[in-house]
Order: sequence, then C-alpha cells, then structure tokens
Amino acid sequence: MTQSPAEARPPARAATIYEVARLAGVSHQTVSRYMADRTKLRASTSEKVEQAMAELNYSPNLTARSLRTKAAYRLLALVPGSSPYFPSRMLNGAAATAREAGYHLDVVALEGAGPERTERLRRILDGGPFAGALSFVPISGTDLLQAQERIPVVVAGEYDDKMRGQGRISDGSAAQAIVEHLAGLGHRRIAHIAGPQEWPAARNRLAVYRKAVHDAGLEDGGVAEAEWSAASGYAAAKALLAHPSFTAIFAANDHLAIGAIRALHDQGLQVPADISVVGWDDHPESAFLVPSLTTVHMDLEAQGSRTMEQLLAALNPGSTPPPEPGPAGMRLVLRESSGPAPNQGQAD
Amino acid sequence: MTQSPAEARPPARAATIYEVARLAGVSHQTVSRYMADRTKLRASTSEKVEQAMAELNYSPNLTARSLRTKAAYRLLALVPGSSPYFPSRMLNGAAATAREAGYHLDVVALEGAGPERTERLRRILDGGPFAGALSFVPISGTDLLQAQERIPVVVAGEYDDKMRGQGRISDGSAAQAIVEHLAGLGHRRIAHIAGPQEWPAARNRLAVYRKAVHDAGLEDGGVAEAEWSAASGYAAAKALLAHPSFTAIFAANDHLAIGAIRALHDQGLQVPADISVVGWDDHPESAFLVPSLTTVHMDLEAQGSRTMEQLLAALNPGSTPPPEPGPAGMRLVLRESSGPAPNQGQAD
DNA sequence: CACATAATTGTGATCGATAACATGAATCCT
DNA sequence: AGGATTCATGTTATCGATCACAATTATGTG
Repeated sequence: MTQSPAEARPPARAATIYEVARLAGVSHQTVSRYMADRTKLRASTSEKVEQAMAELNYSPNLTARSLRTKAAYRLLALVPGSSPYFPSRMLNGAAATAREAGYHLDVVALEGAGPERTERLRRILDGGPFAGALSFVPISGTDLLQAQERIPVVVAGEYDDKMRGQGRISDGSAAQAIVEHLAGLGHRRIAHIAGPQEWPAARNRLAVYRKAVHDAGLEDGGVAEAEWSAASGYAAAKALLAHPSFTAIFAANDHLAIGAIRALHDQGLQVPADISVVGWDDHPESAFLVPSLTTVHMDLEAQGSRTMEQLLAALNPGSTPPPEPGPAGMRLVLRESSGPAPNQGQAD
Repeated sequence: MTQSPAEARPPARAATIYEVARLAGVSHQTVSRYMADRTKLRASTSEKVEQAMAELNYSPNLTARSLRTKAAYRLLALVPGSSPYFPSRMLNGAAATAREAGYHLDVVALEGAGPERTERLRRILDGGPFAGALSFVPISGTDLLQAQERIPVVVAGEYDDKMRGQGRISDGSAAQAIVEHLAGLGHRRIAHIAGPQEWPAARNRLAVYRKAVHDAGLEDGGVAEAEWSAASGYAAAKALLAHPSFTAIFAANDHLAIGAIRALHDQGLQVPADISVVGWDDHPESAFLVPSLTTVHMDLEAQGSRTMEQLLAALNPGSTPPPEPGPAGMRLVLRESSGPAPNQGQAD
C-alpha cells in the first residue's frame, strides 16, 4: 500500500490463450491443445507454452470453454430443506470428489411435496446447465424420470433398493447384526422406530429388521414410523410404550434413539437395565452421551464420495465403471445403551 | 411413450435469442433488450417477443451471457473440511437467500492451515469466476485481504469482532445472560470451555464471559480451549477437573457441553446437583438429552440468510444497504442441566 | 409541413475458448 | 527417391449472449 499504484501492477483481468500464444510464439490453438493433451505437442513447443502460461499466471476461462463445448462443469447437490436431517458429512465427501474431478458442486435445497416439488425441481434444473445431479433427498419415480430425461441423476441410498432387489442386503446388513446382538443378550421382543419410509435407507432397515427378527425366531415388538429427529423419536417411543411388551428398541438413527431414551427416562425406565436402545449412524456425540449409544458406525464421507463417483461414472460412460456402491466401513459399535434383557439376568 | 418419436418433439437443445427473434419477426438484439428492460420496447414488440419466448420455452444461456458481460452468477460458500462442525443450518439459510437473488452457490471445503491453506484458497478462487464469497470458516487477515482483492468476501461471524470494536456486544450478549443466570442460582465460580480462538464467535463468547464474571463479582473458575467437538469438550472438562473449584461450566457450544457432562459423569459427579453445565446453539437434540441442556437458542438459518444478504449488498453497492447483522432470535433456554449451586441449597 | 430530437430497432463486432478444416514438416514404405 | 501417411501446427468459424454504433421510425415544435 505504500507503493505507487502504477508500480503495483493490478492483477486486472486474467490472461487469455491469445496472450499466452503470443508470448510463446505459437498459435492460440496450440495453447488450447496443450491443455487438452500436452503429449500431442512437440516437447520444445510444449515447454514454451508451459513457460508462457507460468509467466502470465494463466488459468483458462471455464465460461468460454463451457460455451463452446456445451459441457457443463457444475453438478447439482440436492439437500433437504429445513429438515433436521442434513447430510453434511456425505456432502463433504461428495464435494471433495467432485472437485477432484474438476466439477463445481451447487448445493440447492429441495423442499415441498407433490406437484409443488415437481415444479421446484424443474425450476432448479432450468436454473443453469448442470452436468448431473446428486440427490440426498428421496425423489419420487415420476420426478426422477423427468429429471433424468435431462441429465444423469443419482439418488444417494437408492442403491439400497436395487441391491435388495438383487437379493443382496447392502446397507441394511448391520440391522441384522443389531438384531443378533440383542438376541444374544437375551432379548425376545424388539421394537423398531423406523425412519420416513420414502427414504430407501429407512425402508431397508425396516425390512432387514423384520427379516432378522423372523430368522432369529424372535417376535416383533412393534414398529413406529417417525421423522429423522429426536422429537419424533420421542413421540414414537411414547407410542410404542402404550404396549410395552418389548425389552429393546432399535432406532433407525441416533437422533431417534436419543428421543427414545428420553421418553423411556420420562416413563421411569432405565437404559439399558429395563430396556436396551440401539441407534444408527454413530454421530460423533453418541459416544459421549449418558448412556453412550450402541450404534452402527458409518463412514458417511466415504459414502458421499462413492455416490459421487457413481454420478461421475454416469457422466463419462467410457471411463471407469461405476464403483460398487456397497456400505463399506459399516460396523456395529457396542456401548452402554444395550445390555442384557432384564427378566433373565445376565444372558451374555 | 406410445406416441411416435417424431410427434414427441425432443426437448433437444434450448432455443436461442436468434430463434426467438426469427419467430417474433424482430432482431436478436431486440430480444436481448426485452430481457434487459422490456419497458424500453414498444408494447406491441414486447408482446411478440413474449409470445415467441413462451412458444419456444426459451431460457437464456447464462454461460454465454456471463462470457460477454463478465458478470458471474456464482457465489462461493467456504465450509470447514473434515471438521465435526458443519454449518448446515446457516448454509441452508444462505443458499435460499442466494437463490432468491438469482445466484448459484458453490460449496467448497477449505481445509489445511498456513501457506497450504493460502494456496488452496487461491486455487479455489482461480477455479471459476465467482461474484463473491461467503466463508463459514475463519480466514486469517492476509488470506482475507488477498481474497478480497479479487471479489467481495464476507466471513460469517466476523461482525462479532467489529461490533465488539464498536463497544456493542452482539453475539456474545447471551453469554452475559448465562453468567447472570448461573450467578442467580448461587454459583460463584464458573469455568468456561472455549471454542477455537480463531473463530470470532469463540473469541467473543470468551471475552463476554470474562467481562460478565467480573461485572457480577464472581471468580474465574478456569478456561480451557477446545475444538468444537464433544470429544474435545470431554478432554477440556477433564483438564478443568484437575482444579475443581467451580460449580458450573459454560461451554461454547452444545457438543462441548455433551462432552463435559460425560466427563463429569465419569468422575462420579451429578449434573446439575454437583455441577451445572450450560451449552450454546440449542441443537434439536439438546432438549431430549438426559439431563436436557440449558443452552442458548440460535436461529442459524436466519443468521446464514442475513450473512448472505450482507454479501449481496456488497455486490450491489447501489441497492439496499447491508442489513444490521445482529444476533436476532437468540435467547437463553433453561433446562435441566443447570440448577442451584450445591453448597448453599436452593438459591433461586 | 419541414426539421430537430427522441424513441425504437437493426447490424456487425466481441467475449475466450474449442471445432473443423487446411497446411507444412517429418516419417514410412516399396 | 517419390508418394502415401502420420504428426505437428496454423487459420477461420462458432458457441449464445451483450456492446457499440448505425439506421430507422415516431414525436414535438414553430
């Protein structure tokens, strides 16, 4: 700031390929080719271009490139609106992967329901040229088909449904581990607080719960559907407690489990002495709750990243095949909120 | 799908102003003018253009417009990388406001520290033409100045510092309410678990805590700096308990409070019978914990939205002045985790 | 009614990159 | 060695919008 404005050359506008070309003594097209595939140039030419670029601190104008190639460099990430649930960790993973692949990620909330939601989705897609979309919210069949007419769309978690269709269990497999864990502790009747059934993950956990309960020869202690929030878990647990024949609750996520534990506490019931509670997701806080939460650890960043890779694969059909979208890094974490069933002492 | 493909005209590529112009029987520039300011056209012309646009379902190519005008329609949102803290609610508020103003919001993680971080920030800004940036992570002075040479940058929470500089308290004012609340319950020595001091909000809460303790004639029960996570709150509380002269802990956010409560529990201390704990942010789960958390409720969506309005105001200096960035909607929420100081019975 | 002035519309250039085609130099083959 | 191929590079057109300026039409005035 003490220098004269003339000396301190303003960064001004960025250099163009024409300026780079002139400095390097080549044509602008050669500069363009350098960016596309520098090995197609003679080594000496390539070096001249490289030097000129460095000297001018050149970086390509993506707007111009995009106009000419019609390729879009933006991906759309759809997130829930004012919902208590926000896929921040998955989003982080997805954003990092998108960035590495040279894409920008626009985050847009998709709210509403029914035709209003359909219209909103259409407006969002009109809003700008997107190369593809990754949704962290469920999208109904017709809306999805309509969107996919324009660009590739991947819905996070949808693979759950597909894989179950293939007879494989994917995401829900840990639900089986939970039921077996509780059965091993002597529990005979387990209740389930399910997530909103438009979410594949919620459907899947419920389905696997039912199957696992049946396979283990246990009885269904009741199912209550809820939103993803603690408040909703509280209400669902209260409802289940109207017929308290169960000794354990399997909640579809940690928030629901927190609400359920509070409901039990308000009812004068101890966790896990009277009733065991198991959650899902292993939020960073869950290990520090009193009681700490038995839950299923998820590598949500990896899951977001993997989902993004699926989308990227759909964008470049030629390149690498889409990665196996399985639930890697998922594992049951045993903590204080689950213990032996009350009526029969120590069962483990 | 039952119609012939010829009948079902494919959406194909979007119409251009030239096609609209031909259909309307005017020049392409007239179409362009229609979009800029339709009142400058004769009513009859305007109507013809409007009809043609409707018929072709025209929507302008923002890429081409941006190339010509050099105006950018994208805003940058910087979020923490793999941090346990993610400003999802503020982000939602900011994204909605940006969208209403016709901007797209790119979410990018800013990680690392020191020169590496500086370089990363530069690369991000190179990555595309951004009209402005909104950071949810602290940006150090030089990095911020460097970035602001290119585009307007607003850092969420920075106004805390500014307002304190003006002798006003802003965000931290509730910290004073917390201290007074605890003093009213008979607490004489309060400890503070502070957030990372590069965050203005953390600095501010600490400063107001110190001032309020002094003003109320209380003693400082110790300060431990921590990250924003429960694990860090746990460690900080353990450190504070090495010299347990306090009867209350004021944690800079709810996650820290959860960790602190767990640490107290592990030490055999009851909350609030032995020690009161107060958090900050009022996460949706905090009301359902056992004990439920006394905390400061924040309207984070509104805060994000307001911060975005500041940025938008900086982009259009002519238009409305930047909104007062005060901490509206903040209020102390009394719950179970705070109670009378132990040594003197009921003090309230 | 003629002419100056304002209001409206049209023409061609341009933003910065890539596509398409053309050209010159180097390599290969019989 | 001469012609066919390949390789490396250059020239011009183009993406879809706005800008700058020219041209036309409408309006006002004495």
